[in-house]
Amino acid sequence: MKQNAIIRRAFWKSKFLSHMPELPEVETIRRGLKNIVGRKIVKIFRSEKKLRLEPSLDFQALKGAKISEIFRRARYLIINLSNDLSLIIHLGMSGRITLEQEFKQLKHDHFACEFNDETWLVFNDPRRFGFVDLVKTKDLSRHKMLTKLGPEPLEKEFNFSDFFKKLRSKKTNIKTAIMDNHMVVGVGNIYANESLFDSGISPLRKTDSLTKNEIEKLIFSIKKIIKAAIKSGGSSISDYVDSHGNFGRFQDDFKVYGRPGGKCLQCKNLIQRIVQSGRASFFCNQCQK
DNA sequence: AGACGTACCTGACCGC
DNA sequence: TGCGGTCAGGTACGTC
Repeated sequence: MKQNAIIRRAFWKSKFLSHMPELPEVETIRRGLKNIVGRKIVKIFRSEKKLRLEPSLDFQALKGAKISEIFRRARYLIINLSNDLSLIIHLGMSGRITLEQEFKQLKHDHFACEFNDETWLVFNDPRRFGFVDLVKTKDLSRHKMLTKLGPEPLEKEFNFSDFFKKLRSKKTNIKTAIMDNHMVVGVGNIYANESLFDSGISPLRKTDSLTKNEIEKLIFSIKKIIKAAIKSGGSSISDYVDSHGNFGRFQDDFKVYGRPGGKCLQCKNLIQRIVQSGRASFFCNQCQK
């Protein structure tokens, strides 16, 4: 139906557009895609535009394969198939995955596959920082994007003793450090800023200057913020598919991100904006020391 | 070897 | 109204 495409367009023009696909977003999509397990792929679409990675294997190998499992590692969505192949999808900066009743190609649709129940999975990415790769499942762990990843923020591998060791061996600032995938995965610019505010730590602090107490607080804040974001982003994709139009709403909870010159919600001091490693940092220099 | 800067890309927004 | 410039950021990679 044409209406589906119109809804899809309206969805992206909403303020949800400013919500980057960080870990909570990808987790939300994974949950929203759970019910495609068992469906069989019958048709494949690929645009001629280059994405960040060229697929390792020909997408035609997807034909006839059944979806057997979907999981997430960092910001990578991994779909295992019945024929020992795996799809790896990364949304980059602007990627979207939707389920459609019909595939009517929109601008920036770069990959799509039809299932045996005539529904479509569509990957749309205006800026093409994302990618869709197809590899043998046994080669997954050797995939160059997956080999050097640090711990998942919500798993027990992201803990005080390991994080403490990594921070002590670094010479950079804490903001840049927590955005580094080797330290912990899935903490992008938004959550890095919000986590530092929540833990009262200035983004300017050198990693080896943090006290044990501050490191404990920071770990707690990162877990807390990401959990909260997953909770409030949980409606975006599945509700969209049902055409209910509920969008992720974690952006309403930003305390410092994107609020330069605004008043700190705790002390009324003005929020600062600086640039670190080429990325904007937002913080309150009263509340964050 | 680690730290930093830059390229990739399009759309939104701003000032003239 | 349009047009050019700037900004947004995840990740790999080049450079020092």
